[in-house]
Amino acid sequence: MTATPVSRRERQRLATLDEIVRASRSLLREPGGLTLRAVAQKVGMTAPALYRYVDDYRALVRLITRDIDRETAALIRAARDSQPEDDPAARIICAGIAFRRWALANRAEFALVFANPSSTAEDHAEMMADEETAVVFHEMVWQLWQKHRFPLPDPASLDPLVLEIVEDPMIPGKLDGIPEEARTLTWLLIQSWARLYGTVTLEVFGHCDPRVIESASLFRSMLAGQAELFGITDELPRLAPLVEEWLAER
Amino acid sequence: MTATPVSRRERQRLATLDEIVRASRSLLREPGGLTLRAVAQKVGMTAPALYRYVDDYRALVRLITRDIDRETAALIRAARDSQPEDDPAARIICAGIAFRRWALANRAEFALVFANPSSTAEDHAEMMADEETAVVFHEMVWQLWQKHRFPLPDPASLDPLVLEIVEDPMIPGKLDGIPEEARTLTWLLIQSWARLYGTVTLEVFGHCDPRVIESASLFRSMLAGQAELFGITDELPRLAPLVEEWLAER
DNA sequence: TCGTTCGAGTTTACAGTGTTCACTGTTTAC
DNA sequence: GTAAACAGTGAACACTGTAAACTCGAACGA
Repeated sequence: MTATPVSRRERQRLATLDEIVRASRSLLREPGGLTLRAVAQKVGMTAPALYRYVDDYRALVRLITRDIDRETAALIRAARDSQPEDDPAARIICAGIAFRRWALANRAEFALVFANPSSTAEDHAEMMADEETAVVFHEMVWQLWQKHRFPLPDPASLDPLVLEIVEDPMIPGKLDGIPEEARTLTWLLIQSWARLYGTVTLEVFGHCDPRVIESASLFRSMLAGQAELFGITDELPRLAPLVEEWLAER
Repeated sequence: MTATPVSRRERQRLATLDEIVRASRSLLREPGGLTLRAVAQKVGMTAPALYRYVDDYRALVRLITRDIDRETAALIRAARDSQPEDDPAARIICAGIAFRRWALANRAEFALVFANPSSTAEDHAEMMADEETAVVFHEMVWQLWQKHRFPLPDPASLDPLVLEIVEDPMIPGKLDGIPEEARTLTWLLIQSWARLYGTVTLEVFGHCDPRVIESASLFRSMLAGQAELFGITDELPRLAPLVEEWLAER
């Protein structure tokens, strides 16, 4: 785990590559959009030089997509960590609200990472694998169960196709240690993520009454639905003030 | 309601405009994407001539977006009408499944209409107003209630902000005739649409285990959730075979 | 230390994009 | 029958991503 032996040149290379990513992201926000020439100018070189760092325009987009995902995941972790470690319900709520707030404030970046039609064409597996943002929520659901031990779905009651997924979940990282008897938690986890993702996407793309978004009522009711999903509705009164505080644009 | 007095020229004009839309939509499917020159060639003229019919590239996109929405709405209505008129639950289920199937089969078009970041910038109200696809579902929920008369949320129990929306819903067309005591149906309606939209969007953009999509388990469980939302879970056993039949790619 | 190699970067160029302008004919209308 | 409105063309402009040839400086092995 020592410092990797990077040559002087390689360090330089990584630095400018980082600069390219940051320039691209700032351009993504501005009108006029992301163009190679604009990126090059912002970095201080000419467009073809970018091809020393990036195979393609699409490769550049992939690069900044990953960067956005990582940064978003970090943002969500920060929100999570603002709450005590032994209160996973509070942690997941703050993380969810932070995610929503970020998405509404950065619609273009959200669309790039979470609603990108072109990325569907490529290999799906890899995309899911390093979707850090989703993984953070996965971990939190797991921690939520460790604390509250809410009843899990009976495997016998589940669709066999769901069982198959639950037996061999494609979730990276820390969830390998799920004990056998808690495997059906994965199913709740998938549903939970679907509701969060679905609600936020609806709000971001505005396919509903604008007042629903502005007042956050739909999102609030979705949060309540999550509590129901996890069978911890009795926690809701305790957490309500926290929800309001965080929804109030903190 | 007589035939509108269209001049010979105007009829021609509308015909070629329709041809332009159809050419554009066929190009949307092909790789290479939608370009003015390609459209022009397919229609048999040169690119600048398109500006006689369309203000802008973006205007063309808006045009075909509306066209897709209308066609999708028609498709959904057809699915709905395959079921008897006095069985709104069956009708809404078939419509929902048809919507999902269309979305998964036409990801690019779905993204254009239902997950278009650029359309958020423009005036929201108009977009929602002529979103025919959503309106069809709205109507069906209304008909579902007319038949089953499931209990509605108590206005007193609702968030005041939600009440405000429910009092003055921005839903066009046939829903103006909702009686005063059924106004809170609007809130269920919004939630219902959110779940359908959210689930389909998640599946289309593939931000979950691919097997979840392929097996349709998430969508199936979402349908069950809708029944729960409307308090008609007792109808589920009766409708299950219909769901399976329609999910089996008919 | 000297040559060689390699790599970052520029120049030029090409095909293709949306869009504008000046210009044809043809159709409609008075 | 003449004038205006209209559909459509051709050339041009300012862009886009991308490829090839080239230059210059830093790193490396002898």
